Amino acid sequence: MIVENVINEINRSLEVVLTYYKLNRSEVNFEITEPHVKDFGDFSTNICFLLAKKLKKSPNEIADHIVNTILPTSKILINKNGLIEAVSFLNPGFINFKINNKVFVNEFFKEGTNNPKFDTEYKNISNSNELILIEHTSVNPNKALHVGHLRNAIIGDCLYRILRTAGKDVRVINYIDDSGVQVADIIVGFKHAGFSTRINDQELSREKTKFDHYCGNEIYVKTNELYKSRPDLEIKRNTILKELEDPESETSNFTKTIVDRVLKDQLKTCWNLRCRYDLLCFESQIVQSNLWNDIFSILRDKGIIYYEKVGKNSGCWVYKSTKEGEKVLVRSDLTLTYFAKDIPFAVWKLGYLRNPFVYAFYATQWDSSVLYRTKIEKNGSETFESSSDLEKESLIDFNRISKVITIIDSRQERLQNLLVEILGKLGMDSSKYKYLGYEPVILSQSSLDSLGISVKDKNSLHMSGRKGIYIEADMALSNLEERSKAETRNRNPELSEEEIASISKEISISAVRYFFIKFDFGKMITFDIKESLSLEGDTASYIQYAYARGKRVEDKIIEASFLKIQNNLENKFEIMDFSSTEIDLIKHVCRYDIELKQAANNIDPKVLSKYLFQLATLFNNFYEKSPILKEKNVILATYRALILNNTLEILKRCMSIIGISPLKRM
RNA sequence: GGGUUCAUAGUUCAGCAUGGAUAGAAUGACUGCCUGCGGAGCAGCUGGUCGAGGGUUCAAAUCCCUCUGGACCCGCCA
Repeated sequence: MIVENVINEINRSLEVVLTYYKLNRSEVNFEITEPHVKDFGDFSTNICFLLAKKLKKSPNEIADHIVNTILPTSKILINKNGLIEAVSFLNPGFINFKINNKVFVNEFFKEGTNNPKFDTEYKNISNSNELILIEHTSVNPNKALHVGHLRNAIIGDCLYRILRTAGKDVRVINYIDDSGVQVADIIVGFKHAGFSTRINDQELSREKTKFDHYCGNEIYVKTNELYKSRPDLEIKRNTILKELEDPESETSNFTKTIVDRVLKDQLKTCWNLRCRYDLLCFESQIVQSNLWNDIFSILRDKGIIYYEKVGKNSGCWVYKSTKEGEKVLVRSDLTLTYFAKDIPFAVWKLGYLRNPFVYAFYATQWDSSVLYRTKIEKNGSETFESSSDLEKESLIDFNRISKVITIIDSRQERLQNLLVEILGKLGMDSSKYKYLGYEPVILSQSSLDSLGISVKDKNSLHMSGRKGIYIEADMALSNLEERSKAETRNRNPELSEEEIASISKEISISAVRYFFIKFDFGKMITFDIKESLSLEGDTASYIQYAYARGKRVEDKIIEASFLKIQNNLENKFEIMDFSSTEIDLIKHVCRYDIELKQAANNIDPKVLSKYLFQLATLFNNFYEKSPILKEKNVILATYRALILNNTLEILKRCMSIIGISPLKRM
């Protein structure tokens, strides 16, 4: 809050300056930024460059005038108790503001990070009249998650945590495509290619694998290979797809049990990484809900789609986009394309038309929240099976939907563009629909080597579930866990194996989460099992280590009754001279709310991960240069202990938003 | 062919939305620092014509155009 106060103060002053020139903010939209050279000051403004044109003077002249004439005479900025200590200007015409560190630090100690004022804005979630829906993960339930899926799930989960912490009401949806070709492929494998379904979970765990891995590695990949030599299987697949349209068919029931087993295993992986969801949406139920029929008639009646009579799309219902060309929605055999099925789901998420679902209990998650699944409403209360089931609008209040965020591989951006176009033409506020596209995760040469795949003329390769080119999420995580176990054991020989295992688990989860959010969405990630999951440098471990060291000091302070913090400190702030290390750390701690807001506004977790890493760096600096237990000056030591407390608090908050475990030992 | 997107230090990346002063990290290499509040750390050193060219501007890594190179999309697949 303090940093924001300073910015507001500068803002006000500059607006007063503008009135001196008989101008206002809308005419001169100046900015207040932080100069990258520390000596210039804490904040600076470009106002003189903007005024130069209007006043026909050089920026330097104007800066001189503002700093030496307007500001001193109007007495608006610099006063003895204010947070701004000095204003100066520098070629080519920046005005720089320097914070009065003593006043600032004084404010910091008074306010602290535990003061509710620190994030008052973020408290009234339940009163919010806005609701944000995030869809993420959405992996086809025919295989285990690979590291590419992790990028999706972790971005989504971090966004959920960021928006929640920033005071937004958020629900998370996981879309389960249980009636598509990919699921049909493994059903073909089970029913017609002789693969066994009888392997039960005990047998699987004896083989150190899970049902989702079994389906992905054995059934999905091998069935796809069989299609080459056995075209009859492809015909069987089409039959299965048809049969899946009838929810009461034997095939549907069989598929349901398979999908459920895979899904439960996929969720184990997601939960293991501390992702959580509110609702599972099954595609089969969107289809059964007949939402498509409602939308189809609107699309047809409004002339948004048309029936093609000639040419390659003859016999199909087609949407024609001016920008993106034509897209078939209904095939000539009357089945829907993948794209068409996406429309009712998007429309449902935006809260238009009716809501055909009630929500049934599915599972209790790692954070003890309940995960629900969609269930078609038939005739009121008869659909309820248990007391845990929820009423229609109690999980998602569609009247409050303000934004729908879909996290999706950027290869699907074109279709998402089309979707947004159609939503607009249907008369919906398509600006509420945001798809967040991220570039895929690809495999490095050494990752490919470890899979025994060799590719000519390339040093990386896209993953493919169908071709068996991927690194499984569970594998990557357990690999990292083994490495951190060795490291933890080495550093803490006195700990029991259980403790080492639990610590290593937290370290590896944190490392994976941090790794997948620190890149820009627009950058491909080349995944390398060794280099990507490092434990040194710009990693979660670095941050955890900083926290653990700090926590250790804090514990020792308490154990030794070393200091009675907060006693006898009133009004002594002025006499202390804090080092630049300490002041830099305090200032950074005070930026927490600004950074959180920015991460929320930009819908970008990377903002927060950068902030957190820098915070840990400044803390490590402080740790080296400002000893507490060894400091002989008791007052100074007490202040440092306060800085420590506050920093640890913000570190912890920030870490929990990204999903990095604050460990006391590691 | 049409479109989207990326290109910044040896390597992996921030910074680009909203132009601003001397372009930042991490890693690698090299040098110091543990009987010290935990060395998964700290300090130092090395490393850049911001892919190329043009334009707009007082000012361009950032905005616009062209080109080069990579990735992706353009299906009655999902």
